Amino acid sequence: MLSGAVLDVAPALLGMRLRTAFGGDVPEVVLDEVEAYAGADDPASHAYRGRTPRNGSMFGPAGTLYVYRSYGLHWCANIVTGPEGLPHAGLLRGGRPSRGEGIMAARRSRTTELADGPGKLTQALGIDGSLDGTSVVDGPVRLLPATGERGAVHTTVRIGITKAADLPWRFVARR
DNA sequence: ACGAGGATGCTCT
DNA sequence: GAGCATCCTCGTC
Repeated sequence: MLSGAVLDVAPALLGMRLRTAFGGDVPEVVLDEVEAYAGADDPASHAYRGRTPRNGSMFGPAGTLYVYRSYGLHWCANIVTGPEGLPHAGLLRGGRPSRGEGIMAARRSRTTELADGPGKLTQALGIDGSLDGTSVVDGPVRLLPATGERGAVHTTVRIGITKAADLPWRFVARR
């Protein structure tokens, strides 16, 4: 379910839940925006030019979390789609709060727009660089099956990149 | 509603 | 030393 071609797995993440559990708080979002990044085949990927100290976790097995710092301030999280050695991953760009809104609002210092962006999602869930390389199958950040119906999946170009900016590899299920 | 600009730090050339 | 897989605030219309 988690492993497979990144262009299949990335949209399949929509509707699934992402949950963290530290310090008694258990915030959770339903993923509604994901982008695909295809390693050496994708000029926009952090792994386009091979393995570096930063992107090493992308070479792990499917279900590995790749967390990096963005613009010096924010954290962004990806789920690796594998197989091991192939640095393909889905960037988690947004989710709808489904549990633990209180702690998310506290972390975000606001009550709306809690997780509708890649940096907002990690901030709301408390995901930072210390979780890079952990597993979403049995680690502190868990990917759980979808519960309800998922809306139609909309496909667009990816956001905020300059290279390979024409590829329609962004998937949204937001109403 | 929309756009401009600033904050901020790490990675790789 | 340039270039970011971003977010927020404040200005204008």
